[in-house]
Amino acid sequence: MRITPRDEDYARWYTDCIQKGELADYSPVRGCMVIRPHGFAVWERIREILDRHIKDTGHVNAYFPMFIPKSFLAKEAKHVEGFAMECAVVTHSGLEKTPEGDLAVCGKLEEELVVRPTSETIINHMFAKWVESYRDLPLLINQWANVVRWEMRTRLFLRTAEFLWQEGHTAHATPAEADEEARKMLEVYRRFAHETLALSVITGEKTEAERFAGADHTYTIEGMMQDRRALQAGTSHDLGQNFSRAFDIRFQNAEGELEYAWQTSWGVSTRLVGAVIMAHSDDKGLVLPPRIAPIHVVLIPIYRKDAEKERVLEAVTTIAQQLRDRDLSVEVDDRDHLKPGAKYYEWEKKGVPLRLEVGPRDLDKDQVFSARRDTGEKAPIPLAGLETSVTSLLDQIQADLLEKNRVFRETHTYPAETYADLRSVVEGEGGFVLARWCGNPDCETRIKEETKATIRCLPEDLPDDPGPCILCQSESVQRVIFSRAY
RNA sequence: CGGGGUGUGGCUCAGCUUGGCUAGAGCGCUGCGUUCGGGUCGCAGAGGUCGCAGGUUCGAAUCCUGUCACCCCGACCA
Repeated sequence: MRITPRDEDYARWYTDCIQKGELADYSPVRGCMVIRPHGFAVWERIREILDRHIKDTGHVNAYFPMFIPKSFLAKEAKHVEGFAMECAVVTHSGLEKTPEGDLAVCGKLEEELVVRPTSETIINHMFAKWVESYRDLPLLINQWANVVRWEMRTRLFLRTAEFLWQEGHTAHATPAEADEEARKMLEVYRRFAHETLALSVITGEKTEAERFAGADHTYTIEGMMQDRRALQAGTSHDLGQNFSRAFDIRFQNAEGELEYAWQTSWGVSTRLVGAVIMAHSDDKGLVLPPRIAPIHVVLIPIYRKDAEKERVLEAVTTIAQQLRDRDLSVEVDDRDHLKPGAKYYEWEKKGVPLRLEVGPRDLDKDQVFSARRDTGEKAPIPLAGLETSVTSLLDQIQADLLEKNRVFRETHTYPAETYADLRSVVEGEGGFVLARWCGNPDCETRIKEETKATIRCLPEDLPDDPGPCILCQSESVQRVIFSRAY
């Protein structure tokens, strides 16, 4: 029943929100979760909206197999190094009954198959067949799929052994075009995070140590959660020619010469659902931004006598229809065995942005009574023009959530001039630390080992600010963001 | 893999030290009634081979041995 408050145990609060909000449940398989209908509806809204943005930028969807020949993984050295240890591998094709009545594997495969941890290898194998001429480029493909990474330690939505995502894979004729593509998709992610998820993420480039296995450059969007830790919410990679060389993706250019293609890949996953929960929800449960809420408005009829019931239910039905005509998702909670208060608690746990109470007293005054999920603010709304009022109220909630998240991130972002300053933030209440870094991976590693803070990114749009490295004091050009992260 | 812990109705747990009535509680669930502007109340009811296997005993949730699973901390990690 009770949701553990955030200041008591943040990790418990997070899983309580998910389970009591009926987004997901643990499965019989370690590290894998069941996404329940309410949680899947959130993912579906994310998918619908982002899919539109991906298509609007010229990409098309396709589907590739989830099984990858083991030999493919070995073709790109850094890539295999990055993923080898967390691959699930299919070695057999069948089961047979043993004399003891158990089941034993049989039908050993000639070449073992890896369950995709990401699809660069198999997609680029196909790209090699499809790309012959510069006229075949750019090749702009996206797929919505599941992937498997056998993580040691998992958390609902944030890190699960199997997760759902979208992965874009592109091939281009020039390095400039590929880098432009990688940055363009990062911008698509940034806008999506801001406008749809109400997450005020920052953008920037990853350091070499934090880069995708096999990329030349990795760009990221990073959000700040309510415990002031960072969450990587999406990445976009400039792969250079690393995969095209490994998979022999060559094209003939206008001058008739053979060239390796320049590539990108980019993805966001069901982790976004976790980001939304961690960023917006409160001690009463989920708070979902209206744009991804499966239910925008819940209507609670209130009545005492049968005569009132008839009148109220009739009004509620009319109101629901008016709102649905404006493309709003409306739930009418006319369950008879629950008191209104019990219903309030339930829909608050599920994160419905707006609750409308409709009782005889309201109808006498030609109004309904509204309650915002995010602020708890309650106010009457006149029945006349209700659809417009509700729509703008939902827009207001969406905007307020983004603003709240932005202010929270900015108030917990601190410049640091000394290593002691950095440590006191990171090891204290947490947050983003803007500090100079010389570019030496040794400094980065030592800070990580000593403070558990990593460089989240080299932020974009930050003016050069020369000075001494926070650790080794040698000359550095700009500041980077340090933080503990999920 | 190292350290710690837990397995008992759907959920959270008590009972185990010191073996002994028909294995309990709260929540949830079902039915009837009552109630309905922030978690109503009453009555009746369903639901458990006490993780699994073996042993000790007249008798095991309880003691012993083995085994399996899960959780937490650490190592690991886009």
